[in-house]
Amino acid sequence: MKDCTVYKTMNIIGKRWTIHILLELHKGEKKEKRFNELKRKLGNITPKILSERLMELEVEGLITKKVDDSTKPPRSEYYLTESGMDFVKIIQAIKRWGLKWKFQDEECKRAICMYCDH
Amino acid sequence: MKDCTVYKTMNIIGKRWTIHILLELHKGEKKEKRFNELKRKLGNITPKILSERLMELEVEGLITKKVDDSTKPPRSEYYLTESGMDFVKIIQAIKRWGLKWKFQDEECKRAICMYCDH
DNA sequence: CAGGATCCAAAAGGATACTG
DNA sequence: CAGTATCCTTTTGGATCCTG
Repeated sequence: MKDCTVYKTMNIIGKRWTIHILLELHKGEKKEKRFNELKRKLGNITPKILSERLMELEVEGLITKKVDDSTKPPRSEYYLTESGMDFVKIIQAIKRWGLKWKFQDEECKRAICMYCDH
Repeated sequence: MKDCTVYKTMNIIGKRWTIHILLELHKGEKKEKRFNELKRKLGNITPKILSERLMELEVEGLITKKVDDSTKPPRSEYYLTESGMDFVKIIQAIKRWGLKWKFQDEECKRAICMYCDH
């Protein structure tokens, strides 16, 4: 079972906060987001967990971290890679499934959902 | 965040073993599977967890439990509902994503994967 | 600002034994 | 066969404080 692709893939993206981080990176016009910006947007995520998840996602290639050393203190920016953007499509499919079968009349059904951002 | 459709949907299907149970119910010709049959196929899942997951999935409407009282002891059979089968498509999308971006040359890529069953 | 380091509480899941 | 009931270990993640 440990060899199963589905299993291994879930290990990458199945942890708490992970898909919300991806979603947050997908939102809005400006695609690069900074650490504290994500922290703020994600409500009550602790820096420890956010840091852990960002590292995992970077190691797995779904996001990239870019550090701008020209400022002090240096600023980090995170953004989705191609595979990360591709995975967002699956999150959107999950959302569609949820709307279809389970949570029919939610805010989320609106064109621009404040949570998921179509 | 608790109101987010993605969040709520992940609460339904994001727990350990859940998608493997769905996958197992999707495999093979015979679509109805019994408790101990699932237990055996899923390797080392404990009856407690299997029982929990099956109950959750039934409550959420992804599977149906049918009890045949004519035999003794009565036998239970589990099978996917329409929404459950619809969700399997997402699992397959997850698998495709994994194969495309992460785990390129696995057993899983074969036409019939012993784990995921295309 | 962008985290790292500790410490701790809670939850999740595993092992095992038992039962109608 | 189809689970329940206990007990216990391990894993998570949250709270908080600290720093270059």
